[in-house]
Amino acid sequence: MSKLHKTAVGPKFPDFSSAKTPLKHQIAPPPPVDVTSITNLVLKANPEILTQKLPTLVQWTPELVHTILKRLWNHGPKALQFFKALDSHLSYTHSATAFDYAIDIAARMRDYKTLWALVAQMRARKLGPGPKTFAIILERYVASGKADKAVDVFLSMHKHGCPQDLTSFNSFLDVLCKAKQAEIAYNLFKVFRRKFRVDMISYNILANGYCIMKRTPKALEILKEMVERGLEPNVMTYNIILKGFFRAGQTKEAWEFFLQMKRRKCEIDVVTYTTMVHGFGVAGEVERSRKLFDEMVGAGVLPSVATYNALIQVLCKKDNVENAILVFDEMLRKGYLPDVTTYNVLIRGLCHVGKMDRAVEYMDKMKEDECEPNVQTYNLVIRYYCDDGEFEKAFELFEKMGSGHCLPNLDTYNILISAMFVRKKSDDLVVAGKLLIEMIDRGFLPQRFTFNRILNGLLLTGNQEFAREILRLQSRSGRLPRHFRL
DNA sequence: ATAGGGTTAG
Repeated sequence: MSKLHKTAVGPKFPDFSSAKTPLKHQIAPPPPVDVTSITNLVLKANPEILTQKLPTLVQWTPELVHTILKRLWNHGPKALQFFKALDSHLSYTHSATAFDYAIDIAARMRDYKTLWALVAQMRARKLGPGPKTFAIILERYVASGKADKAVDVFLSMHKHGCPQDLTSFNSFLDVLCKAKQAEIAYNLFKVFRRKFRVDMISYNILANGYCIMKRTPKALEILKEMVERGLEPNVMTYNIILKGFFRAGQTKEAWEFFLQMKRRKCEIDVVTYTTMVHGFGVAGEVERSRKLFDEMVGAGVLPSVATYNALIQVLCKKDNVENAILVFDEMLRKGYLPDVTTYNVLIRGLCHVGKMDRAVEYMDKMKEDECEPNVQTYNLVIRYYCDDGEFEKAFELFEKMGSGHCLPNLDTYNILISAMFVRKKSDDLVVAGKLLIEMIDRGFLPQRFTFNRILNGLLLTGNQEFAREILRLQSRSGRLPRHFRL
């Protein structure tokens, strides 16, 4: 996410009302752009005001629009309002990328009507839809459990002006595999392997798909099939299988496979080592993990930030946070730049042993390192505060998110709502209900389970009136229990 | 904008 003038406080847009020369003769200086204040304006203002005010607010550029859309990622309805408000103005036309963002947001809200309307607009303006657009649409359909619909969409892409090719085919296979639909992917693969002239990448994607489902034997079959068809496996193929063994809990097989890779003089790279360090570590073999880490440098393979992250996580989980911090310091000394994952791993480790204050210290330290805490950072600290019964502190962080550059996501709401059940207090359940309403407002669709438990809680604590309101929301959202009648 | 490693829900 780009970092445009973060320091500005409050809107500071040039005021032309008292300008001596008429506006049209004046060369306007580029106004200072403050993403946070624009975002907050969008969050607060209603759609009509937005349509009036927004277009002339600043000099809009595609990059700025993308930045704002990303900021509003976790407030889908507002993001789309923003998109439409700008679109209604003649002096600005959205880029293809902005359309892709908007389509992604609509899809995430399962607003398929808006999604396809945007696709049609895109086409009318000759901006697409392109392969990227379809990658997004396919991923969202698969993610919401509509793999069959996704297959239909893929097969009809060309009718929207976007012909399928090997790349789009492979990326669809990958989407299916990552969503644990390797079987569907493989069936599709069998039908179209000749048409698209599948390659090594296709095979790697499928092997990985079966590994994700912990079906290493099937992944090995894919590997065999690949060789039979005259395609040579590469390091990525081997790394996929190696990771697969760890995923399936087959550490013995993983070790054997690693030795075999060495014996066959296959090029062993930093990913191989990171997989090994992580795999053995989380399996509880910390010594082996450390040894592999030390071994790699001797083997001429330099650790990456990801390798350090793996080791740090292992030490946090299976050893001692203090040792993890030693490695963190070492990594700094060697000139590595920790990333969000590094911090999140370490902060989680500290939270886990109850050192909340130090965790928060690291959270502040990230900001100094130009490594802004992300939703995951907030969510994990909020979760641990809740576990400790420190609800006030949890909500303090939650408020901070809402007011700034990191809006709460679905997980944040689920964490807080769950926490509102532990004290069995009537007030807490009302808070849970309010959180539920807010999350729906922001375009998230709570699970049936969430509705039901809040409803039950409210009824048990005598909040019948509020319960009725929640029930209305539930019926409108299509999340009523099966066979339920109002 | 096609494939592999590191965060996550017990």
